[in-house]
Amino acid sequence: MADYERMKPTFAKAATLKDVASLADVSPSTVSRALSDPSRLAPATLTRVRKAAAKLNYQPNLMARGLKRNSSRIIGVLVTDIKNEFHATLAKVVQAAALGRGYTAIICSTDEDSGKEASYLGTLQSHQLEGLLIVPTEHTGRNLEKWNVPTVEVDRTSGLGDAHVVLADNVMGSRQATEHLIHLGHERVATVAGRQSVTTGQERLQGYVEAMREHSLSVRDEWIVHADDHSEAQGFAAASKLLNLPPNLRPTALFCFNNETTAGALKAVHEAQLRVPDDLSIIGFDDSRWGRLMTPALCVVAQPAEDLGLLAAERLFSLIDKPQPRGSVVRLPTNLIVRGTTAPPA
Amino acid sequence: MADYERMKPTFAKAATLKDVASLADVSPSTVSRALSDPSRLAPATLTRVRKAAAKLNYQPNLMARGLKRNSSRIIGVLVTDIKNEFHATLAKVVQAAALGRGYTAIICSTDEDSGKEASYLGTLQSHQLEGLLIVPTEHTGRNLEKWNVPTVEVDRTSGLGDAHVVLADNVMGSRQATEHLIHLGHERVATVAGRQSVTTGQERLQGYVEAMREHSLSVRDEWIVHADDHSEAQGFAAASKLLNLPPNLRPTALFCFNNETTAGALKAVHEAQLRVPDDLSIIGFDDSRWGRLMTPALCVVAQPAEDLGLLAAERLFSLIDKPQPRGSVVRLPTNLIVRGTTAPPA
DNA sequence: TAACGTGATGACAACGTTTGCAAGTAAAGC
DNA sequence: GCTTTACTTGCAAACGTTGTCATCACGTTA
Repeated sequence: MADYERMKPTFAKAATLKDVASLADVSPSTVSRALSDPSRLAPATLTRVRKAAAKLNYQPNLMARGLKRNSSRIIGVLVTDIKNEFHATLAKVVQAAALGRGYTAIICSTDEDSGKEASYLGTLQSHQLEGLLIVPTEHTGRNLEKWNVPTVEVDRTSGLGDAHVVLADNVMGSRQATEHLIHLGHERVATVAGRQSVTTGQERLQGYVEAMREHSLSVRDEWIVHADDHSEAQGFAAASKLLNLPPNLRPTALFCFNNETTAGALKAVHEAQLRVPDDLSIIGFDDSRWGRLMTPALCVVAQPAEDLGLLAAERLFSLIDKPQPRGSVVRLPTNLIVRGTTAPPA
Repeated sequence: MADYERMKPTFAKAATLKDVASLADVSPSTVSRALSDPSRLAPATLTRVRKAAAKLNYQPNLMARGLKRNSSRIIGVLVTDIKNEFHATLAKVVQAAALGRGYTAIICSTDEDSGKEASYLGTLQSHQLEGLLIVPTEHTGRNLEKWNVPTVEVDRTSGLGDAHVVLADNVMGSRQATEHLIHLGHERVATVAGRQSVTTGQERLQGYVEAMREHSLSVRDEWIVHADDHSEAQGFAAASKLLNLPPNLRPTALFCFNNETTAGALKAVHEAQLRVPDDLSIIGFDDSRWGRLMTPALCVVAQPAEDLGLLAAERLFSLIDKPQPRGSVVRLPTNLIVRGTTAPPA
């Protein structure tokens, strides 16, 4: 039994290559090779090294390796709000994909705040990130100018010409939603729209307007209420405003452009003691657990969140392997899920 | 105008200390000092260095710095599922707290899988993490044995003797819930309990039992149904079992020990065509959006998720600054939120 | 004027890896 | 038996920082 087999490891400090080397009685280079290219070692040496490494619970120091190899194996994931189920799903599948490829994702929530975004980008840059997956905010274009790192935009576009983006077909989605309401017989359909400086905001409003026009329904300004920070609070405010319109203008159906504002709108409806869908039909954007479980279950336009994340991650890693000067756009179809919150007007 | 002021930066490769140094015509050491201890520089030199750094958009290389200083400024955050609102909240407040202190959090979802947990711990160790914030799984104790890094456990305990833990007062929470039902007049109160190998499971069952005993109500085995994977599906199964008891044994009230099982139980009640709360009163654990939005709104025991995260982060950073050999326990009170799903028995 | 701080800066050696290069050994070919 | 070849290993120089130490040019004081 070799000496080291009796030593009790303390792990007070992480073991280094050198420790493993002296334990296995080889040079550090050999240990390094044992990890990166085992075939180059004599079998006997290899097992000796492996044993020593296991004994010491050796884990390579990624900072040292990264420094030498000039590659951090870190990607950044900037979503707007990890508490939003859609973004949590994105983050989760991306983290899983990253870890599967030997990368680690650093996940941050920008809260739609370009200043925070800029500061997080700085931090990520300091970590020498190799790739960035981002749900852009209003000024992402400006924020990204300073750095050049393979980037994939998800859910929205920053507007940068040569960007790689993975999106849902927002126009189609909101058309589906609006048309579903129209087919049910609604004529006074309102929408809670998002920030128009952000592509999801624009496109989802566009789909609504197109559908209304196509069915020769008037699109009244009163029926388009903006929730500029995309929050539940503003969804609440927007819906309250709509419910306070004079009876002849009051909408019988409402399309909310994201899940936060939908939640806010529902709250407003409850507080006004109105029933869904009897007094007001509601469709949201983005499927969610709470939407599925509430009563009646929420009718939504679902985005394929997992697929969006997966595709974006794939694209990002292929970009890291082989940078592409020209941008690309992938659009995934949305899916209207009819549940209990829509019905013909009273 | 100095030469470098005309140079167009390409950012093809991130600027290093050396680049800044040669641009500012000083030594790398001086640039380093400009960043870490500006007071030691002659004012003129300082501005020159700062200008050069800004020009090159210099960001310190954290891998190199970490290697030298032997501190990564990285903490690990292991939650069981980032898609769960409670865990997303934890992750978000912790990431914010970390970034505020110059640390970066790496967030992973273990999905209650001790194997995944072990593998993520290995990755984090490779990143030389300085602290770990974890929602333990069944075998976390075993997984943590191998490494020694300042650790704070949140929401549950691994059972490790000298652990630092930040918890909600689960016993109190389930007592509150059970007593609320008892005070309404219920005598046949059942519970959907969790995995008994996990502290939340144990404690929430304990509170129920204590409350029942204290009010001299019999605790029947039939009324304690376990949902070992804490899932919606098992909540459904558990509740179905309860509803199929003979009429004289059938509970008039139900306390579910978490989010997911509550959702499952509600589904079972709906399918059995029973009305809540008329035929069955229901209380859940953990507040959630869907609970707030469903009709009638769900009565719950709420945990202070943000405070738990904040406190845990604070404790972790103080542990990093000054390791404490002895463990500690912080328990935050829970909050019973009475809404529409409870009423006196029929 | 000599001795002595003091303040500003540079040289240099690390931190834990990786990797080209050289060197050593053993097996194969002549 | 001597050269060639293949295989295995070690040496040493980086990667971008930081911090210790030394150096140098000043004033200041005796």
